[in-house]
Amino acid sequence: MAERYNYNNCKEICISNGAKDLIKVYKDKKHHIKQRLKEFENIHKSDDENVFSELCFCLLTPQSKAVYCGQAIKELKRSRLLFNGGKRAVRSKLQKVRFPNNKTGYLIGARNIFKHGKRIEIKKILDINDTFRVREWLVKNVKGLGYKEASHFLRNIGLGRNMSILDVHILKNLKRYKVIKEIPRAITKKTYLEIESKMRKFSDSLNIPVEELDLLFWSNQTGFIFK
DNA sequence: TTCAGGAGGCTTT
DNA sequence: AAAGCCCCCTGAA
Repeated sequence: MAERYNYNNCKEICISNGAKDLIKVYKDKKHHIKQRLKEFENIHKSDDENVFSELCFCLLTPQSKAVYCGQAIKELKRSRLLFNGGKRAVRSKLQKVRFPNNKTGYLIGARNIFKHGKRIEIKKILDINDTFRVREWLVKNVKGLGYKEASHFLRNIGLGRNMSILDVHILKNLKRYKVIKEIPRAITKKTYLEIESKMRKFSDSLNIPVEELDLLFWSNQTGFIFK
């Protein structure tokens, strides 16, 4: 009860009154949330370089400020270093991103997978009819991409239906609403899929799509919706 | 000036 | 499974 107010006063309301008011807050933000998701919806239909850039964004975000990651990707695209820059040049644009050395390696590793000749080709691996299998493929083949970030990527290009992006904010909310008892210290594949399944059931019971519940939790914690 | 915190994941033990 | 490592910038105290 002694929780601080955030930008929207949502935290307080949600804690004191449980899931009922989560639905109320949802109604307030529903339009905004749907609008935001709509912006992601068709990204997977844009060109390969754009889709690849989204993947790279998600390789940068762990433990970092998403805004700075966005700036870094924007600059790497503009300069085209993202598509053909060397290690040192790429690294020079990650000044504000956490763990820049590791992440430079992830970016170049991902590029090596998807660059054929002079072209980036990533869209052909996106099986729209089985996005969960695509996620498995990404986790297995793209170094630096775990379940959380693979889900984040698919959501950001409009293929994240029914997927959870289990970051600390979401996990805190899931605990708050007693969907999970505790926040696990390390999330294995097994626990990730279990928690994802529980979140799906919870969202079903509220009649709120998982992707929308994700953004709702996210905005409750941070006060805004980025990506 | 210190110090927590930011949409984790990989490697080693 | 658990601990160790990556390693940057910002804003509050």
